[in-house]
Amino acid sequence: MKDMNELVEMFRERGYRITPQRQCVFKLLQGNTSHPSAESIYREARKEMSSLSLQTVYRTLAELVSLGELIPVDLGTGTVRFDPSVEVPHHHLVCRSCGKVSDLFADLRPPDMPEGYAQDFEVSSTEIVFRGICKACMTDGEDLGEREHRFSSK
Amino acid sequence: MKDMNELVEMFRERGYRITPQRQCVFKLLQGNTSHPSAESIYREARKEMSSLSLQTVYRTLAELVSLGELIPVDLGTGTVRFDPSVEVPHHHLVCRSCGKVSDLFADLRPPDMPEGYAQDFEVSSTEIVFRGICKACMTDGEDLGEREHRFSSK
DNA sequence: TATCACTTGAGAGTGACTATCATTAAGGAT
DNA sequence: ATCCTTAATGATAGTCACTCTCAAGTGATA
Repeated sequence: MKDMNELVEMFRERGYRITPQRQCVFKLLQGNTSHPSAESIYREARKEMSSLSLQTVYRTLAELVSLGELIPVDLGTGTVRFDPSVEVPHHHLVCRSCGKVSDLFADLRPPDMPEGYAQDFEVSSTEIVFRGICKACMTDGEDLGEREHRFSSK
Repeated sequence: MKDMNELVEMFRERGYRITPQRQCVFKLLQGNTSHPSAESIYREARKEMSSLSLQTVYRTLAELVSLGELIPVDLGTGTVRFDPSVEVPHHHLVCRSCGKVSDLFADLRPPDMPEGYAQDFEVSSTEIVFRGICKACMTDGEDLGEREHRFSSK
């Protein structure tokens, strides 16, 4: 994700207005590696700008996604999370217990699709998802974070 | 997923009762490779048993999941889908346009986690997800099926 | 500093589950 | 075959994560 000034510039170029709400959301995403959900960005943002609406957070995130500055990741944890690391390709670790998503920066070259399938499906991206238990949940038997919901397989 | 008789046997062993509703859901899942959602199982089941409730479908699916006879797959298409192919490990193709999920049966050995990460995360499964456009959506520009929702990355 | 289209926030709406509970019905006992 | 117990079901309401609509507010250009 671009830095603050570049984002502002980018928005201006497209005729989008620079509002305090947008800047507030931009700021919270800069260098954020926690894979926040819209809701968690909202909670943080309200500490500085109590009038901000959740709706505006969703809208701003969607704008950044459509500009390619944010990647939405939906890994079955119940909410879409947002990843500002768009520059470096990477993969994700998902904790089955608390739902936390972590990055795995490594050049795990994903396998190519076998020939037989390639004719019927045009691949645009390949993701490798590691599911398991994170360190925090291994040590505490107790879960603290947001949990994985519904039909989680374990 | 086990066959009809084995499922009935398995349920009886655990003291679960064999109801027409459960049998109806079992039958619709046998050999089903369409990765149905609870809703689509419900729609099919109602054709034979119009009194069946959606609630019972969800319950029966959850039972099968907890017995390991069904794998819930949540690939960000807006609904959890269910995969009765629990015996053969495989991966999934997800169409960004219509949301359809297809199986890819191939021994794509997923890469191991790099050493550095392995201490902080205990991996229980690794999935490879190929996202792109399915044949049907390539030919018709028009989409017919259920679409991918919300913050789909494209 | 006036204008106006873009933004915002409030409130209602939607879809996919999930909880609660009175009624119904498996299936072993009689 | 009928009774009885208790699990299972269906109806209804509730929750959560978004999504829509629209009147009111406000950047940015003139």
